[in-house]
Amino acid sequence: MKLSQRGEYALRALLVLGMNHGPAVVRIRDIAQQQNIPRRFLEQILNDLKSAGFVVSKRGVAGGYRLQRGPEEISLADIIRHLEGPLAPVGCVSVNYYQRCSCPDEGKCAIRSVMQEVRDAIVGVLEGVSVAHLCDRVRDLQGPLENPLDYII
Amino acid sequence: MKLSQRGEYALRALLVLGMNHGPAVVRIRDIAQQQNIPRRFLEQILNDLKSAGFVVSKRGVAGGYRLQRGPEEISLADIIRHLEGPLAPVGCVSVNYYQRCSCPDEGKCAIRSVMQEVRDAIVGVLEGVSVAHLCDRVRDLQGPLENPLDYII
DNA sequence: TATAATCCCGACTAATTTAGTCAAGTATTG
DNA sequence: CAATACTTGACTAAATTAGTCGGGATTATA
Repeated sequence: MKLSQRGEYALRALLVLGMNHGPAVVRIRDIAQQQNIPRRFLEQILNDLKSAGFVVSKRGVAGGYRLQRGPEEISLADIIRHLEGPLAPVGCVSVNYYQRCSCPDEGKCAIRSVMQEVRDAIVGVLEGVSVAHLCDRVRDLQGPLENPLDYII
Repeated sequence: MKLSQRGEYALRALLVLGMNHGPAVVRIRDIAQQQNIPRRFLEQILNDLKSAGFVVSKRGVAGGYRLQRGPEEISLADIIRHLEGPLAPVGCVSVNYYQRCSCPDEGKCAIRSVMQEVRDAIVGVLEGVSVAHLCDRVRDLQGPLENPLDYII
């Protein structure tokens, strides 16, 4: 699993939406400015996150985005799978995007058995962290002294 | 960490060399046939593994390749790092290929802290497995009944 | 109802990476 | 010397990545 720039931007954007979760929406422009993401690129990314059902949008003057589900219901594994495809390092150990490889017998492939372990290790971490957890970490890392309004991601 | 075709071929080739470790060399052609790897491509890959010091070659009629060090001294982490670059999903948590990312404060970046855990999980597996371990797995997976000469990878 | 703000959509591009191929050369053994 | 193998470097086609861009659709509000 390698996170592309696009993927990193998406996570950062979802984290902003998580931190501002509520009935109100957040503008693309604000997310882009705060996170230093190219605005046009972010539009594209949020559009994708929208059609995947992670966020909903509101158009027009007071428009913007918010999370569709609660932040505790969205795992990083889900997000990254949608953005980058398989979490597994090789297709033949991917559960969600399985693809046969060229070795003669998968059941007896030693490399595969190692990659299986790598996959499980990755998924173990990523399934266990939701956007809400991320938000908790932001608060923890910042410490209790700072102004919660200008949090840093 | 995503394993490219090239990377997978390299692992398979090294595993063959591990299984045949000894003073004798193995021909590219034999590795390519046994593992179903395009011969010309494998030439390129082995050349790379040679300049990286994983294997040594012998030219001429009875030429071929063998491992430079013992199979127990070569970890999958080393191999993959050389072939694919960082094991970490993002540059800012890579120990060997660190690269600063665009977030304002790495020390307080929640996403980074998760990716750190992912990296540690990946490295934990891959540092712990050597080519010799891979060979053991091949033998284990095959069971004791089969002919050790036509092992499958 | 006009208008400005905002999201929406699809096409486009440039740079990089990936997966190979190929030709001609060099060393070694029999 | 001839056949066999590795060596080197250039080349290519396709896919991916990281954006950019123009213009259209929607909506709050004055």
